[in-house]
Amino acid sequence: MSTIRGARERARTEVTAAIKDEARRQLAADGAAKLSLRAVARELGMVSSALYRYFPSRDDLLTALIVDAYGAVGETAEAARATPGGSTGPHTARWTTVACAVREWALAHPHEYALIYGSPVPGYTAPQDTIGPASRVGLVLIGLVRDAFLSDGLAVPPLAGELRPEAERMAADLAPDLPPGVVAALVPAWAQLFGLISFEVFGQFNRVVEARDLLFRRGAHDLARSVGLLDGPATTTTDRAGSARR
Amino acid sequence: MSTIRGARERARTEVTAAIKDEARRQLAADGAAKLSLRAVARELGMVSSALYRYFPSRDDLLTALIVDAYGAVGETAEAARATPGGSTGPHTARWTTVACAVREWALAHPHEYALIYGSPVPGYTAPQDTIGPASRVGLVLIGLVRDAFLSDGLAVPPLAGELRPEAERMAADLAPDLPPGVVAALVPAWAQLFGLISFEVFGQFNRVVEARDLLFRRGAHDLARSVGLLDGPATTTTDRAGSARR
DNA sequence: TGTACATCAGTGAACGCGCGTTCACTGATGTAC
DNA sequence: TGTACATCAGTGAACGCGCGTTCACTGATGTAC
Repeated sequence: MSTIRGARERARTEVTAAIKDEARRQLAADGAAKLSLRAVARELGMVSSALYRYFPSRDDLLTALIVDAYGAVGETAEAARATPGGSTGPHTARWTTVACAVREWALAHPHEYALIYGSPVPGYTAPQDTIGPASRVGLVLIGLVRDAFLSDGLAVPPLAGELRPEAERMAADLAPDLPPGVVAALVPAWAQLFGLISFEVFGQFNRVVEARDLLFRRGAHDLARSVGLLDGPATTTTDRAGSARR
Repeated sequence: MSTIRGARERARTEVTAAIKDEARRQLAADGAAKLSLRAVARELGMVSSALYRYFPSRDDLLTALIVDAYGAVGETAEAARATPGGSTGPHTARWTTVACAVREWALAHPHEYALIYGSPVPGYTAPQDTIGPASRVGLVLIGLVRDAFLSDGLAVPPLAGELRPEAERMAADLAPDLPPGVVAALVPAWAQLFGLISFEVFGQFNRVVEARDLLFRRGAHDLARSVGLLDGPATTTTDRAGSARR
């Protein structure tokens, strides 16, 4: 019976996927604001009301695309992390590998990127379903830092006194096993990393930056340093520890 | 005759301003995608076709709003720069003063901020008119750094060899009087600064960061350091120069 | 294995909406002599 | 100063469009006995 019911369910899964694929295609072509159920249905050779068997409203389709986009960029980051460049060698280089992968995904999927890291879609409020997938890239960055911390490849950044309570709160939430100073440096670095990507994807670098790869690598590397990751093998930890440890 | 013709022109100026004000109001309420000529006209008690005496199309109205938004944030930055906090004291503190002013403008005008630093509006391509106003905040940052450089308050960041040609090109374009190493550090810092602001304005810090003021100040300060600005009075330049000068 | 019934994907027509833009017009404001 | 004319802001009706969503329906697929 599971195989027979499976037939109907498999069809359902396939059509759902086809709808999302076509929606993603239109998103890539025209942006989220122009995404229309009718156009998607038209392109699939269905009548527009048929889509309501799959998504109760346009907003639910949008939500699915948002979740998928977070999933795609999260998976990209995780895959890069599993690569030799993301899991061996100097910790700053691992960070940069992951950062570059995220950047390349963003450049390859600018509208999906805009959907999740650009201006919120007007009138649309992200439901609970998105908050899990939204954190995957952040978790990868935390993982990188944790690895460095455990293998003595991290110089814990100093933590100003006034920031301590917030740092401890964030650390308790995000990474209880890491020193608060690291978390307080990591969160801004995370935002700044996406600042570099957004400026490039959204065109702010037009007529300003040409060698964007190089400049991004430099920016990403500096961010890695700012969270305390070390360039060399673990044994050279003392190089920077003097000035960076509290 | 200039006073008589002036009457008609003054009326024109006033109505144009009223249209932009109302459009800005609707932008703030619903976002750029929902901005509609008809709604603006309705709210002003005009018929929608009357707006075509003032703006040849909806896109032209949008462009005017974009130019105004760049103008507003640029003016905010320039005003902060002219403040005691922006023009005296340690150079890192001046930078932070300007950065905080920009952030506050963004938080007070999230939709206008999204219009210029968020996802590009679909189907809309920014015309030439926007590129001048778009650079005002950047020019303020360059001015801050130039001041520090001239008063010996700047430790020129090291410049990796592969980045040199691009750094020199950017320096020639943006600030021929500054060392390329500074410009190569300033451009990413500029992007990263807006990364911090965007993550806050666009809601990425929801459920993650609470003490956003503090974290922003810390991030902005670190960025100031990353472009070479010094914390102390000019005489302590040697503190950091050893590790930071090429 | 065969039949009666339930489920559910997809249809087609319709509702009501708001939009950007055009166009011929009216009437007030300004200009030239 | 007065008059004939030009300019131009604003009107009102209309065009054509695409949208999200609802609803009663058909017919194929699956289920229970």
